[in-house]
Amino acid sequence: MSITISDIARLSGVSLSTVSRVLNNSGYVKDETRKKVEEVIRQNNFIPSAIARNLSKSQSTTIGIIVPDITNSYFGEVIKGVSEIAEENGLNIILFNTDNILEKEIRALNVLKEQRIRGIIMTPGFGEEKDNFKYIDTINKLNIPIVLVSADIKFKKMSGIFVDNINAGFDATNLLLKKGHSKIAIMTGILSSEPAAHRLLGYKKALKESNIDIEQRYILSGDFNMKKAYELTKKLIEDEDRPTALITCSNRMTIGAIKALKEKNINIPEDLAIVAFDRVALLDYLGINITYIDELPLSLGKKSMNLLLDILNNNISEKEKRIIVKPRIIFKGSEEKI
Amino acid sequence: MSITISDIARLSGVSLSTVSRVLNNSGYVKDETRKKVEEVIRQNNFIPSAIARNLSKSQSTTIGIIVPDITNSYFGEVIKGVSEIAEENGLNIILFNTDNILEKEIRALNVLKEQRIRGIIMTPGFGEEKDNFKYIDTINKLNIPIVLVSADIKFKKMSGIFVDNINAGFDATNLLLKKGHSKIAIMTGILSSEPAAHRLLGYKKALKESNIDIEQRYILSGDFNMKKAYELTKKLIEDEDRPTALITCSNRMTIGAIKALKEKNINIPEDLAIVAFDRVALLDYLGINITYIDELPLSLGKKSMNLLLDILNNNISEKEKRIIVKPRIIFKGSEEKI
DNA sequence: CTGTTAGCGCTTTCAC
DNA sequence: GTGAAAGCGCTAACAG
Repeated sequence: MSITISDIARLSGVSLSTVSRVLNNSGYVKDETRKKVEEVIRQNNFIPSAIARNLSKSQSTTIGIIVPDITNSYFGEVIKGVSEIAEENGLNIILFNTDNILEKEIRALNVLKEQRIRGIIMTPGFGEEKDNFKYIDTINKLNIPIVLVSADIKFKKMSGIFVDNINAGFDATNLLLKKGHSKIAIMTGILSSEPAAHRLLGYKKALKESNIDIEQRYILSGDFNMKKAYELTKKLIEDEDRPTALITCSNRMTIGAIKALKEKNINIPEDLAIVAFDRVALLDYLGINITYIDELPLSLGKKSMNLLLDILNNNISEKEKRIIVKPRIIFKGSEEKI
Repeated sequence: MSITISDIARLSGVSLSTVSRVLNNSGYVKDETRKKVEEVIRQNNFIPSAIARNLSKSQSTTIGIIVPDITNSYFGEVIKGVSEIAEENGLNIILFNTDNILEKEIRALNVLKEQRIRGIIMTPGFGEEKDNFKYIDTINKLNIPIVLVSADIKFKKMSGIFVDNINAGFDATNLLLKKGHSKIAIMTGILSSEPAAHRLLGYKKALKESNIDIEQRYILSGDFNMKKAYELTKKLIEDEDRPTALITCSNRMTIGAIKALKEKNINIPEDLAIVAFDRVALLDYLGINITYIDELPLSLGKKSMNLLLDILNNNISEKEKRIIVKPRIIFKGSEEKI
């Protein structure tokens, strides 16, 4: 169907290997021969098959990337970062979007194995589920280098770029405590994901250190999305004894919370202080100033791809290389107690 | 290195072809034999190589997708739509992000050719550049089914899911005219992209039909992004004889414009009416009501993947199947003249 | 410098 | 039902 290397060989009057040499700039080829072959390649608009090359070399030029929600700009940034570094290194990206569904994540891993990709970069959605045998099993059997980004897996030590979410949760809470808040609520993401669980841990730790009782009704379990956050916030502020501060654990949850507050005419920070996780570009632009923990997802993406490259090139001495990034707090004033 | 089909054959005491039959559920295999082989496969955690299968069948199970900016949720939605349908049909996705850079787009096309993918779904960024020989040439020589999404290419009739941007631009402008506006500005995206060019055409058409002169200073050429939009808007509203209405041609540009307006205390729609393109989920949530043209990118993604499937399965009689989607206007009141 | 040859791991006739 | 063998398009010794 498609034109092949042997067609080119025939048309140029040379052998397969010579064409291969020209294609790969490897070994010696007489200048004249090279010119001739190149001309035939050009004329026939020949592009060699990566599939055949991969099979022959038992090595592909593709990596896999698995994210929970590609419509979330956070992961868009991560992917962009990965993609930039991958491209510089001649690697392609096979993308999987899991919608936070365990089965999709497992299937994605297996498909990537089938594709014999070089390595995988993923944000696991279920790293806290210690007893999920199928998940663990899939990862254990994969035998492909995996780099985790921004979320860890509890039951297995793996390489990755992580965010110090315990400390981030701790710092966020402490910031509010220092400002004089004591009734602080937190709205977490799905607790089967590591970031959500860790932020909550940090929150609890901070309260404990300040000898403040942890109130269950101040701990709201969201799902990282707007709608749930909106509903939870609405309920929260209808509470008689409502908190004076709220920590939201993802960009989308922040939006949902703000919607609820707007509707009820609750002012930030006068009526309710807020510290958020993740940047919401639009908020800055709209002059809604929310103090937030910035994880710099673009940079996380780049770092994870670089780490994967290091692993593939055997530049890593340890078995698992774990880089923990400390997110920074961007102060906008919404944490004040007024 | 990795375990292969012949290892499985040897371990099960059968031939390669029998293992292959088991793997593909093709041909007759005695139940007992099948069980035996399946057991060996399971025990060895064998996953066949898609690379080898692709080579052997001269057919891959991958498609390519090329977008200008993956961090924009518009394209996130498109990709999500594509991905859902692709997955249902056992197809994987190789992703390319071009940052609106021509060379990257061309390279992406060639890499996808090299990968012998089944088809390509892309949003071209340079469909208006009639004289760009290299671009045209690449596409012409590709010889892979391409489905365009949401942006067309002027110099070549291609299959795709398009948005009727001329009419959308026309309608947006007319809406404002009907409300009594006559000084209407438009902020377009990069004019080398078809949607930007077409929306501008629609705008001009509407003004002409209403016998209103087209003022060059009311036509602002942006780049689809916030920063430029912010600057352009700032300049626009400093104008002595400033317009009473503005059309913004992308979600990000809308944000940029709103930032500028906020800063200058210009109210919407009292001081400046706005009609935008694309939904900005956050605006709705924040109670900032902007009338917008909704293209439903998730649906565009699904439709484009379905179209590609139809093409691949020869369900299409025409050489080029072009589906034109009429976007809907979501009225929020920001178009009023008060 | 160039050609021959043996794979890479799988599918697919064609025999038996 | 099952196996042998050719082939998918390329790479990489090896020989010359």
